[in-house]
Amino acid sequence: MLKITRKVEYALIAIGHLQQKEAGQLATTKEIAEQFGIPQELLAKTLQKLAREKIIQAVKGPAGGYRIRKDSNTINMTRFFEILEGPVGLMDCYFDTDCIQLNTCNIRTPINRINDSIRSMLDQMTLADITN
Amino acid sequence: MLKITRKVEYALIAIGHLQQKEAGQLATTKEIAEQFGIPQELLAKTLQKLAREKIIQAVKGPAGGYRIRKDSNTINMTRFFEILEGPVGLMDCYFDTDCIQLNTCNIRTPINRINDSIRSMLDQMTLADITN
DNA sequence: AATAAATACGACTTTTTTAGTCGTATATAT
DNA sequence: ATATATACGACTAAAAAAGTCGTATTTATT
Repeated sequence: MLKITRKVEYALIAIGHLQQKEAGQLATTKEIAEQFGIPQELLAKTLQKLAREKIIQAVKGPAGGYRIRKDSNTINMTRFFEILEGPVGLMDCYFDTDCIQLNTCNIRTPINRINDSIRSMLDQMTLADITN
Repeated sequence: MLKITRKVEYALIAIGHLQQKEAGQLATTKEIAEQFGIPQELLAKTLQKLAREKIIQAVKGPAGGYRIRKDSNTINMTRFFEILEGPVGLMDCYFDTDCIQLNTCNIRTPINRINDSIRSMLDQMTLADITN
């Protein structure tokens, strides 16, 4: 309950690793996958998604890899999670309003209060905070 | 991501319904299931779990059902969630320490910070807050 | 120009988790 | 007795997550 997925976990590990590097240095998915014992293919797809969203920067070709962007402190965790997993919310009706219940539903309000709390907490954390 | 399960959702709906009742009045699973359009069997099992943990009180036999306990304001949401779904944590290693990584893992600390925040937030909310 | 090493990306399969169902037992008011 | 409720475990179905594979593209190096 309230778990993050492996994709997110792997992404965070990778980010942590990239942050350790000297400024501008690259790391390959192979390197990260081996070092942390995670499936390379899966990690690759995840990093590709992050690159598409400009969270990290990809360099193709041999001697390529990924590097962290300097502005990683401007990326909040809600955004980060949502890139990888879609909407962050305890129930879908926080976003979708096409639930048949809605009227009868007696827990929307309290659930959304919890939601708001979690989201505003994640909003206040940035990727940069992931460095230990 | 960060979703609650149906079981929890149904349980909350049921609790909300029970809270609406006059003090001491019972509601049956049938009544709740029909009113909110949720599968009766599943709801039943969920309520049984809550009854076992003394979150609600069960009355057997015809004219039986469940009623809310008067001390529902002493039950915090972490406890409630954990009764239904087990440990509340973003990753299992918050509880299990038998992860092979652990040493190499570079995200435990930050993840656990988020965890602590979420848990302490849930700790401060009680079941009674679920009434709108 | 050829090669090798890296990212890019979609389709597919497997595994795990969640959701839901069913059968049977037990309690109890009428 | 009977009917109606909870109790509970075993089972099945559906959905989501995790992982794999094939192929394309880019580019440094030789």
